[in-house]
Amino acid sequence: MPNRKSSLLTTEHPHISERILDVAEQLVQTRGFNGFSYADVAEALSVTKASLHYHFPSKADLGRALIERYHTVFAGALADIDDQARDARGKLRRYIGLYDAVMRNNRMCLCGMLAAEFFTLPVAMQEELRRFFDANEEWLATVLEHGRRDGELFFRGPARQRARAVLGALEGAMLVARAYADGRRFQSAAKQVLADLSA
Amino acid sequence: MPNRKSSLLTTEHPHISERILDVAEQLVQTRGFNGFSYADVAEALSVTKASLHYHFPSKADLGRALIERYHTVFAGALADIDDQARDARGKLRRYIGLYDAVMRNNRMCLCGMLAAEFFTLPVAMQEELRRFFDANEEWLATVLEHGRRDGELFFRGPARQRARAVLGALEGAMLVARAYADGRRFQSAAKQVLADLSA
DNA sequence: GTCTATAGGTGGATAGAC
DNA sequence: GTCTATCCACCTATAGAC
Repeated sequence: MPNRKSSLLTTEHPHISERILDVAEQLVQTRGFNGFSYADVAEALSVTKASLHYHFPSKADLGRALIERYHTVFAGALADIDDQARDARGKLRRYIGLYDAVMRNNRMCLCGMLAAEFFTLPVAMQEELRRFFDANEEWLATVLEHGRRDGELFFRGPARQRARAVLGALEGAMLVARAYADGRRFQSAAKQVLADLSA
Repeated sequence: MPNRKSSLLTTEHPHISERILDVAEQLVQTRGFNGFSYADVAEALSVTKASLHYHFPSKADLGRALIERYHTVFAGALADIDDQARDARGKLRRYIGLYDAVMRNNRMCLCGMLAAEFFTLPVAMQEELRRFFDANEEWLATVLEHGRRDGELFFRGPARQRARAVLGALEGAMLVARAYADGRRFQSAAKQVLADLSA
């Protein structure tokens, strides 16, 4: 077992900064960046707000670190997928599984949530957010392109554009499913995304 | 000309309540329900916060009225589409046009935005939100079902599930496009949604 | 129906002791 | 690194004059 820390939803952490990020991440994913406060995090960890400011001086710092870590963990998960599956369909299924795991925890994708609040975010967070989406799209585009080349997947037009549509479809399915607290809504939509890539 | 008020982005209004809703709507669509305040609306209309509370006692009241009106206007737009287009593809194209018009104004769908903040919303708003999505899905499902029956559209499985996937794909495309302030990202994804409904 | 004034609370953030 | 104490800006909301 290489690193058991590669899950998108880690639970145990030794370092305090990581525990702060864990709580903040959960709060942003369920309530949004403008929907939580240092007081919320402090209470969950039984520390004072001042302590949090020691680790993350401003909320913008905290937010930026949040995206950065999320991006890193996500990139690790994508690398794991590349190791585990050779075929494009298998990779896509696992990719969808990442989103599904988030949904199962009654959360929204961190970056999807932040995309909604985009124009209220500090510039540093906006840039970090675009980096996340760019990396996602790039990975997806590569998988799609290879899948098409190998006769495994079927779609028209640039793989990059298709990748954007896939990413958007998954994010949107999560978004709407929130209003019904029903993971099956997401799963149903995700299946269709995959089916649409078949002949 | 039946009613020139049926646009999803009305600009001129005689009544004060409507003007409040116009400003609040724009603010929610760009900054989210937790990202704007009575002060923002008051400043935009050059009135005091107290005046706003006369028309909408609490922010929950304002939010509820916001969804209600949005739903009504949207339903009117769907009725107009049913009048203007007989074919399913034409209806879907116009439906997508509604979203595109929102995007062009650098906004997010009001209800998509609220879906992100769902768990922070007053219960009354949550219920109103579900009603909006339900109505959308129902209209879409009917269009899809008829389109398939007439050999115009091609897809597998229940029309209702397909409708949910379409709605999610459009909402998600808007969501991610925000981070790039690029309407073409949405348009590209929207075209693919339509193309996927062809054989 | 709009205003002034203000209440009562919470937001992010800092100073300085320990 | 964490605490207490505090600052000040902003929030939603209300009372009461006009």
